[in-house]
Amino acid sequence: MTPELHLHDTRSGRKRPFEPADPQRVTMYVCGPTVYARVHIGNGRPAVVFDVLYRLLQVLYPRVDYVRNITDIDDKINAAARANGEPIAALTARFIDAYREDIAALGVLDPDEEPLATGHIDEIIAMIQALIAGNHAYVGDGHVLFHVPSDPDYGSLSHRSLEDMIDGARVDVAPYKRDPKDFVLWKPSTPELPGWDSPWGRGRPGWHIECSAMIKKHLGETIDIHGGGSDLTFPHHENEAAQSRCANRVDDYVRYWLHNGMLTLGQEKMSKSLGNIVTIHELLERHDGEVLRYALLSGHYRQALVWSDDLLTQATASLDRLYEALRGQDDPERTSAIEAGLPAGDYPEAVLTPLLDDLNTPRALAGMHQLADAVHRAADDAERRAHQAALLRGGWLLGLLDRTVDAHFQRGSDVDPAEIDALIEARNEARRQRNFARADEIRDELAARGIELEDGRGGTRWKVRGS
RNA sequence: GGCUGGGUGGCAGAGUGGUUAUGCAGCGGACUGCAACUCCGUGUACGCCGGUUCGAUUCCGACCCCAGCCUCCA
Repeated sequence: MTPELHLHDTRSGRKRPFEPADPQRVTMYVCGPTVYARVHIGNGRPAVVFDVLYRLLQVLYPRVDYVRNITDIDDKINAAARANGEPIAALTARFIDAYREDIAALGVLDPDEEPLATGHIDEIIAMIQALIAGNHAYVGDGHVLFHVPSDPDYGSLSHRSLEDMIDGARVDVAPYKRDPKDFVLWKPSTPELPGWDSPWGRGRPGWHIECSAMIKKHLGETIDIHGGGSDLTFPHHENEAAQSRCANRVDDYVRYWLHNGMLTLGQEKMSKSLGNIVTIHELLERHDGEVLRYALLSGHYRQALVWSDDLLTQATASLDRLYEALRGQDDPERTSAIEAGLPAGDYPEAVLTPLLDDLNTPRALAGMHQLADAVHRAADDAERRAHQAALLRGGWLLGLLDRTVDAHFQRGSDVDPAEIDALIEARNEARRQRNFARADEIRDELAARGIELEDGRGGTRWKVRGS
């Protein structure tokens, strides 16, 4: 008897049983990146965390529609393109490719849709028109602004009252705003910057309205799950919710709001504006993407996670332990199961049950280690293979263990397996002759190259030392 | 100041009103020519002060400290 899925919802501030509006089709949206630079590992967290949720939902429901957007129109993009002397479209195309590459290395499945903001200008304009028609927005000095006091539920997501926000309005208020809290839906563009013709002149959309429009087009007026970093709760998601509620005239825009905690480097949040970032791209030069993924999943998604070299060292060792348990499982059956994507069969409770409890990945990983122990303690081969199969299915849920054991322990190194095998054979010959000095010499040579040997029952195995 | 969420053993990090998290590291042992891998065993943990309770790390209150948001940000 599998327990039901519970998810923590930011708006209610509670963990609630998950009940999709339509059990035949679960809808989920996650805020993707703004593409003006290589993304950092903090940007990777929501991609990985909500990828686990996507996998879990696919197991639980017949259909899941998952949309993760890309923001490709933004002041920072314009600034970066100008700094490079590069056309804006070329810059965004380059970093969209880079993002996909980085995220794929973390074992993240492709979403069903990955819409671009610039591809939805008509939808954005239509939504703004609806807001103006409903007296929720107004035109001022070439801008279109959302009038915050027109939405009685404004603040319900981030738990702020309008009074709370007055103190926050310490920035100079633009003269065309009726209320300090009002925010931009559309703003004018200069001739050299990207812009589209609109009823309010040539301009470009504000950030928040992009997500509202893309969600409406691809998923509908009410969606089941909306994910993103906790730093987006206010103002981005609050504003987005206000727009969609008012434009679509629906009460429940998002049934479950999920927010992941921040990655910190030392004591501070990792962020581009603070400059304390580590890009996924540079991490991949020293670590497998799977190790990065393990590290990201080692903490609960709602908690802050301190990113450090030590975290990666521990993730490497822990992941090695799981792969050790898969020795002898590199068979064609498994390869085809991986290629098919969704492996058949039941999922181990030790992994599934913790995930059903608001994606408790640390506990799920503990379950993986329980399964690995069971493999080693198995009484016979059949039992061992059964536990290994369970481990692989649990691994699929977490997006781990998707490579062969040999590939994992080679760690992307370019060593020539045939050469290593020859050296191992030479060493074993020396061992047979009880010439241990020579045997150790060979082992030391290999160790100097980062290759470690294991003398098992069935012969000698080798692996590249993890970083 | 307001609104969130935290403070757990050497490190990372779950969880629980009285019973083993898990991984890494350490220590003792088995295996091994020696290692590695694996196995067995091993550690006085739960910010501080009160309260409720037969019993609190777990519930309640105060306090101290930390992170995030209140401005672009995953």
